[in-house]
Amino acid sequence: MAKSSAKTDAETGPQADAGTPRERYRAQVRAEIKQHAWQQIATAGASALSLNAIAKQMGMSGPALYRYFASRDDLITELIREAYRSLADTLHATAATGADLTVLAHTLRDWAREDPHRYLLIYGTPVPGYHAPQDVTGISDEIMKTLLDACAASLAARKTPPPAPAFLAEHREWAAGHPAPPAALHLALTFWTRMHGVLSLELAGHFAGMGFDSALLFAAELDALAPR
Amino acid sequence: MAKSSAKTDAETGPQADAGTPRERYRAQVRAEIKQHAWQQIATAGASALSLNAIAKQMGMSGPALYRYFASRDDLITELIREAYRSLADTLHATAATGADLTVLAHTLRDWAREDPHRYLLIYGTPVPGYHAPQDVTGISDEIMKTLLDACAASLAARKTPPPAPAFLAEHREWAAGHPAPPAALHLALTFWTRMHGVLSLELAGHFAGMGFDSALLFAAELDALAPR
DNA sequence: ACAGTTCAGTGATAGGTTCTAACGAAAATT
DNA sequence: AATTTTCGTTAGAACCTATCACTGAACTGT
Repeated sequence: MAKSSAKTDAETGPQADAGTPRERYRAQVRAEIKQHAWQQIATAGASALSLNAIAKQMGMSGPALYRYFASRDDLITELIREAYRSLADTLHATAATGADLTVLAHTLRDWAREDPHRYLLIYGTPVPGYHAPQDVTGISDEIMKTLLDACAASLAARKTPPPAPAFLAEHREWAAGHPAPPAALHLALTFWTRMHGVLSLELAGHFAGMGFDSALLFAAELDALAPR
Repeated sequence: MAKSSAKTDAETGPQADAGTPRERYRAQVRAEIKQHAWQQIATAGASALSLNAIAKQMGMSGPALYRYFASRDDLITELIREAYRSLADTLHATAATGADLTVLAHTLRDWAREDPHRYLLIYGTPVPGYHAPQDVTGISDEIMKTLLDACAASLAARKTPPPAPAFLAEHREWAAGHPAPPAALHLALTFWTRMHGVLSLELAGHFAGMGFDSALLFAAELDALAPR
């Protein structure tokens, strides 16, 4: 697939396309670092991610990693980008099969439960001083777009569509170029917030000890949102 | 040697105010530490809380704080306890005036927006290895109880109560001693998850740049939940 | 083929964090 | 007044991120 960003800027040469051995090695080490980072995040959370520990696991000394990532924040940004990319691709692949909102929701839930820290990395408590770069918000827009498509399709298939919301007729800088009616915007927003509401509390462990099946609550919320 | 400590431990009752001068001094320093901690959390988030920085702000050196809090986690636990306590009291005070679910929801939203990091501290991404002590989960149960009361009252006042959910009839270890019908349990859960869904995404800044008023989305969700 | 350049990885170092340990001084108790 | 308790200090261990100067290997141009 997208082999690399070799052709992007600096390297002006035909051999940059094929990838020099150096570039391939570099990409491999970067991937290995990210792999260890994910493993560390999955066990101890994003806040406990340590460049030093990763370097030690890989058998090299700490400062070596700075050849591959400018800073710890830079690595985390890359992981966030990967997480967004994975979610966008997963949802897009599911939506491409003509799936309705229900299976899209379960795809989201499965993706989140597959690696809770990955979900919380992008939708959980943000790092205070952190600002996502442009391309990351671009992927986020991608996700909203596939969600909007699914919502528009879901509304079109209903005999009794819900009443149009009042507050979304104006002001819709998001989805600016999207031909979705206000009702679809509202459905997408409520879908997002309600699914996230259940998911985030579930993944954060706030349902622990309450003795009910969060999958059933998720399903109930979904049913209220997209009745069949 | 244990004579005075026995009194200190046991006497956390009504006259905790009037202790020995030592105890009052100790309590005051503890409060001052927590105050600085809150200020620091409000500006930089909980993950950036630094005992050293607090000590420097108070004009004393780092290790001195360990006379008042056993560890950084211990301080954070105390802040979590305070946050839960504040939310429980705020909600309880509002509920005591006979307020309905709508104003209770706005009380919650106002409390959260008053100090976003405080809300995210208790409902945001949890620290991986952290386990809340017993009394903290007790306060959390208090919150659920007032919410349940309000939900039961809201249901009783409706002409057409929503259908009872299927999955909450059994399994309800939470609210074990609470005389609420399954419909109230379901309403409380959906209230919680939906309000948290909107609030957490809003506080985390995920609505930034979307150009709609999150207050209206909150109100719309609330209206769908507790129609008038 | 040799010289020059680029680059991965190293150790040393600076400054930050939490937290422990030992010590001096002040305050409360006996 | 003497003793004990407690507070705050400095010193230091074990981490962390991040920069710097340097070695040694690999690639590049002539």
